[in-house]
Amino acid sequence: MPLPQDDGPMRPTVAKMVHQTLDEMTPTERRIAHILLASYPMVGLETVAAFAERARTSGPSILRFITKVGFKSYAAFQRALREELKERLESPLARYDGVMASDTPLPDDSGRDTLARFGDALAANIRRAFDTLSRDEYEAVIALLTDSKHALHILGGRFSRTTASYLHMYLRELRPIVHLIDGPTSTWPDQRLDVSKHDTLIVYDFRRYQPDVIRFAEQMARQGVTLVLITDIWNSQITAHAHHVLSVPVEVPSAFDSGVAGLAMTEALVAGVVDRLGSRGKRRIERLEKLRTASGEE
Amino acid sequence: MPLPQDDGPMRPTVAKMVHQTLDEMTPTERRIAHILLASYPMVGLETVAAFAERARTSGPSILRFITKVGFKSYAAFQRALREELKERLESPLARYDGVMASDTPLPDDSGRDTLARFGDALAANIRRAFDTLSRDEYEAVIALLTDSKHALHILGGRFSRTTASYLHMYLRELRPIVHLIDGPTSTWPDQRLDVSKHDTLIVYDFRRYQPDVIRFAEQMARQGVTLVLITDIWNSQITAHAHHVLSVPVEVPSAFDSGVAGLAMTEALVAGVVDRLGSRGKRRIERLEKLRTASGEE
DNA sequence: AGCTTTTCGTAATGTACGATACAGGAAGAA
DNA sequence: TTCTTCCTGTATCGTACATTACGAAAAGCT
Repeated sequence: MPLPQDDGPMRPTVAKMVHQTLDEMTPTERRIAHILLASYPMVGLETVAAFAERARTSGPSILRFITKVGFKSYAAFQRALREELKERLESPLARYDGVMASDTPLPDDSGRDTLARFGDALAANIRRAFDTLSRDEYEAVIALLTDSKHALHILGGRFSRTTASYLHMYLRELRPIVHLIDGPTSTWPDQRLDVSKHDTLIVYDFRRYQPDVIRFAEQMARQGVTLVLITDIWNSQITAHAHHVLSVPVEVPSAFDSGVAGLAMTEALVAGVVDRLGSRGKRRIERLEKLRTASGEE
Repeated sequence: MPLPQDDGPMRPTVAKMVHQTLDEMTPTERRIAHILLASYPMVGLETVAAFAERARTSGPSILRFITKVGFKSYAAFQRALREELKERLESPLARYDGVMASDTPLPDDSGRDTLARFGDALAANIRRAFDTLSRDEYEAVIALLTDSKHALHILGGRFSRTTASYLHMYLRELRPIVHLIDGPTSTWPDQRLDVSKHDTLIVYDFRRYQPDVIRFAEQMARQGVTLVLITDIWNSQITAHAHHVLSVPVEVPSAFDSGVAGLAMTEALVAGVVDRLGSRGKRRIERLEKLRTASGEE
């Protein structure tokens, strides 16, 4: 069981290593370096042959280049590139200092405490959620949410109900006919009466997918309702019936799954709705404000 | 000179292809999918053997997975991933072209779409929340939460109630006597009867600090209750009476404040409680599981 | 020019890797 | 139970790949 290799404290980026070796290189090696840095680091992840072709040179020249830069093998070189890439994908701030040959060190997690790591995991989850989210899918869901002609129903499981409720409260501010399906399961059949076939149902279904939630969603789907599913990457069975799926990571160093990315996605949806509604939504909110202060509530 | 092969107009992302195939997959394949998506797309760039090991499975299973997703070979799969990655890396740098020659000192986000920026803001909020959190304060709150001798009460505002409810549900799994103060404000005085002076009250109070929440918290504090406040950095008036304050950033590029960091902090608390309780908490959860399956519920 | 040194590609080699065939075994049906 | 089907890992194979050896060509030096 190989532990994730620790390449010692703070190795320099490959780009930097290349820069430092640059003046003791032969002409073709210089060309290779240039090709690598220009498409950094993609070409380095391909095979030696492909790399060579792009640099209009031969395999051995690539290998000599690699060893001169300081790697024991081409495999080691690729491993280093992947490591780098991984960090860069996870921390948007350190995005390009590799190529810039800047000396800002990459964040090094090893010294941080569990709390900080927990935070990092959450941040990474959010990042990943938005990275893997298809923009088309997102836009399509926003379109459904802003369509005030048809009713909107929201359903959540035991824990995800809180997130469902969150979405419900915000959407209620922004548009008419938003309905949260809540209360004990036994009352759900009644609530089904209010759902017509042109409506949309947003379902939150996360690990420990609840049979009652699944059943309800499937029945709705059969009834012709448009189904939007927000789930973890394991994906509930509902995926099969859903018209749109937004999946988010839930894993954190903890006994329980995290709902943070799910909430993040939910807020992104709300933000998207606000955006799309424009002044129309704004006016609605203002009207609501007035009503609230008038009634002296809160 | 081989042209860069064009795989037709706008092929879907690998992630999406995986999602679409997900429901016709076997358990092992699902696990593979999960591993891939969780570290997206880094494991996919490694060798089949490395990928297999990370997914605790065998090489052939990886290959079956790859073909089921829709790739002719592992090489084709990797090529697709690289293409994707390339686009993702290039888009924020479009204006950045002559990287080395450019004199712009720092890369910024202006090239990315609003969704990505939104995600960045959320991730940054979480990081800041944990960076500025005092470890002592955190530990002290955990101590209060794990103290099962005294009752615990949880209170939230209009929106933060969902987070309060989230905390409530998890803590209920982990310890006895946890009580969520909910329902309309008018019923709160009644619920106050259940609160004794050695209890702890967790209050969520965010911008648009609600008078009723503030009033309730203050009364409790006068009654001798230990007060824990979770709030945004602007801090509610309750700060004055609180024994412990955990503040989190709420700002995002959107019309509304974000509750994500608040939820993150909440989950960190739950994780801390689990940690502190150790096997004791574990046993309690197992007992609960049994009860639940026994009663046939969900 | 002729000799030496450096540079670089061709060709050969060994191996690590992806691919495949197959069988043990679990899960489900009859 | 027994039979069937579907999973999934082990063992094997063939090949594409990184790597090495070698020699031709270029560059540098006297």
